[in-house]
Amino acid sequence: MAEPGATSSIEDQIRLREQKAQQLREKGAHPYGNGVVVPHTTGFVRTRHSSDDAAALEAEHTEPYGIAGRIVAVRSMGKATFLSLRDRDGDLQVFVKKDKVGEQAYEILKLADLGDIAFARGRAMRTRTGELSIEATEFRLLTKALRPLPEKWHGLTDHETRYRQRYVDLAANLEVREIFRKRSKLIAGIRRFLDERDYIEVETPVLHKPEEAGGAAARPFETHHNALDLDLKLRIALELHLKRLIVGGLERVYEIGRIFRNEGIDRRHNPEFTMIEFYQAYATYEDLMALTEQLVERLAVEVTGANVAPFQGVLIDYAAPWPRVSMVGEVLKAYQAGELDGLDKLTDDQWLSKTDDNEHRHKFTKANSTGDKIAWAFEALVEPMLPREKPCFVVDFPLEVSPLARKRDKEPRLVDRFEAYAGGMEVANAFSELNDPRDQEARFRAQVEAAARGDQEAMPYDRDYIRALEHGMPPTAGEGIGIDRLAMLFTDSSSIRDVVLFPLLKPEEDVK
RNA sequence: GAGCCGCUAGCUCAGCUGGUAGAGCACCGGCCUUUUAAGCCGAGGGUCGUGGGUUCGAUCCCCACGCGGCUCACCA
Repeated sequence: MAEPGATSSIEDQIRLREQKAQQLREKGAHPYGNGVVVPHTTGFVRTRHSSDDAAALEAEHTEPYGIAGRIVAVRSMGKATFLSLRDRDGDLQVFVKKDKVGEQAYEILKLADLGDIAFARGRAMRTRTGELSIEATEFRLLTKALRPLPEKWHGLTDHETRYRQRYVDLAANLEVREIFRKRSKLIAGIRRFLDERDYIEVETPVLHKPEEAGGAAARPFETHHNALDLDLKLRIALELHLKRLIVGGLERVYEIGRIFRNEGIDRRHNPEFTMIEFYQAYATYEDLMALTEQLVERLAVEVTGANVAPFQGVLIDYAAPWPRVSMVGEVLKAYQAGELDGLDKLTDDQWLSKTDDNEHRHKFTKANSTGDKIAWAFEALVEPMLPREKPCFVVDFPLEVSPLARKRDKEPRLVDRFEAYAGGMEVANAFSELNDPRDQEARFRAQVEAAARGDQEAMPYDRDYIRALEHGMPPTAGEGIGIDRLAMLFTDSSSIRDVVLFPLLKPEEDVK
């Protein structure tokens, strides 16, 4: 191999590694073997011997440990070689001496490259510099990698490559694994929390018939079922099916599920993302505020280790209770109106008088009701002022922007709803559910009218959902929490792409 | 969808007022039995994102396109 004049373009490097794989075969070492038994992890060895010094390990002459992983560093001194093996727990150094592993194994080691998967067995020892290592009596190459690993010092930093080739990102950058381990803990923590409270986890359809694709203000993805010749949409929310289950008497249900919204992509938005929605019969939105505070504070502790965690330069204190901000109240204050009637009387010029921002002023044209205008004013004037160092609840939402929420008895222009904000993002949305079928019909009709006016995010009229409500849904409160957003908060990630393993990107021109 | 920025070796990056490209790591050959960004010696490796234009000459200037990042808009 390696005839003089060999080049090292990527094609040449791959060819060379293929040749090495062939040489391994000739030496009886299958470059893609199978069935190896790996009794230990690097973490196991590290934990067990973290406090043993060189002399202690020498005296103990530990049992032989067998570990496997990717070769992420090689330092060869001729007849002895140090390598670092990386498994799911981290890295551990292996010290391979020719006279300890034997001629044959050492020949195989010489055919190993950075990136290959290898197995080593041997006792634990410490080197002269004190690094815990496996002194190999056995070395096997398990999988030949044909492509080189990124550079060891800087790792892989190019965002595009990191997202497109997440396998390389994960293999090269240890901190990336930590993010996804935290995400996993987060989801497990939510399950545990709700399971403790007698909820059951359910799964509802992802493929929605056109009239079912509601539950949120968003444009859906469209698809088609061939055998039924049926147009379908991917769900934009879990809400309406979960509430059907409340009608059926399950009383406490949740679903952690992927939902799809056919909208723009940016730091906070991926077209597919994960929400948890949960619904609890005989609860109110007040109950859910208390539940949310408890849940999120506990998750912060479980995932980050404390109920105070940094996010983008701000320390966020998740400890309950969280401050509450009244949407209507803040807007009343901003316009010095004493009560809702005062806002009804405002002219468009008066509404617009508080902001010079052209974007916000433009958005105002889409507001068709006082409720829309209140939500608009809140977003324009109050949202930027929400507390940064604590999550908060926004309460007192107008009816018009809440088509599935129950009217407030004392003020039917408002609904019993809250949104939780943290780190400048909306992370939860919850309300006491509308269970009056006739009121829900009227709300759906308003949505259909909005759609007729050109609102592409309006919900369809879901007749079966009305039929379900006609059977009687107990008084219920429900909530949705964006898992990706929580994952961003708890991993201090500025982009949703950093907490989604395979974020959607435009296709590559050529895969090379 | 808009604005700004980026795209040079497998990776991380240099590249001057325009003169056809460099480093470190990786790779290849040689030496090396306690290294750890191992070391020492030597050798290769590039359609400079793509396509046009200007120019005697373009990685560099201009235009278009592609992909990505950031900001904004829509939203969770």
